[in-house]
Amino acid sequence: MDDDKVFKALADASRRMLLDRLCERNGQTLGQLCETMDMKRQSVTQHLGLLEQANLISTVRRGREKLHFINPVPLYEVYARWIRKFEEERLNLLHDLKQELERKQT
Amino acid sequence: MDDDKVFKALADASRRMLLDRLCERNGQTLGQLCETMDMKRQSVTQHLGLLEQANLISTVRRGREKLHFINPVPLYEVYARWIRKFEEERLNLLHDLKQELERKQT
DNA sequence: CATACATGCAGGCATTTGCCTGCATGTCAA
DNA sequence: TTGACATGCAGGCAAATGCCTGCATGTATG
Repeated sequence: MDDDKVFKALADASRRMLLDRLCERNGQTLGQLCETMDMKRQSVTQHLGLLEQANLISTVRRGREKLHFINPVPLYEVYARWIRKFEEERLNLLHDLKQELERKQT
Repeated sequence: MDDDKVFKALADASRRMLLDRLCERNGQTLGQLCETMDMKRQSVTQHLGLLEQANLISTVRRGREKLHFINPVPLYEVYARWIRKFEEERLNLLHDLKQELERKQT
């Protein structure tokens, strides 16, 4: 997985909205997704392109249409790499803070 | 929580590296963090500023030094809002895909 | 075939981003 | 107090980003 592409893809509100739309109803076409997005079709295409490069969505052509499907795997990997890790450290944080504050002040 | 600030803060490799450094050793000063970052101090300051605005780190002044501590809460909220949600949908995705493909092709 | 429809591709442009340099402020220690 | 150290703040600049317009390609349907 390319961490950077995933995070950069998620860093835009329009792209997160597209993921939400696909979560509500998976497998939508570009045209369908455009209906709920307040921008031109070509801009939506660019956003979907970044999401696809980050492997957050997969596409299937059906005739002249292109269907878009969410791929949750990169999100899970982000969780495993970045979130669960910090969760494990959570209990140590207050201890670290207390220790550090006391280190040079006593 | 401000979703957008958190995602934008995480969208930069340098800022993710800073979080990693703080995960290894919490409560470091700006100067300490600069030692492992290949850029000027002022740039590191900017990155830390964005992380702090996203509430991903908290700071404490100790004399002329400024200590930086990770705050894992926004990460957990990202997980709850964006990752766990899609995880729950995970099992439905293949079903949706199959259904959509069959919808107009039969 | 001819037309309409769904999408692809290229280029322009204003804004944001990330890094820099230069200087100012605040704090410790002799 | 004075000099050294840690950080804060402002402005410049090249690159990346996000949105647009215009046109090209491919596909279904009469």
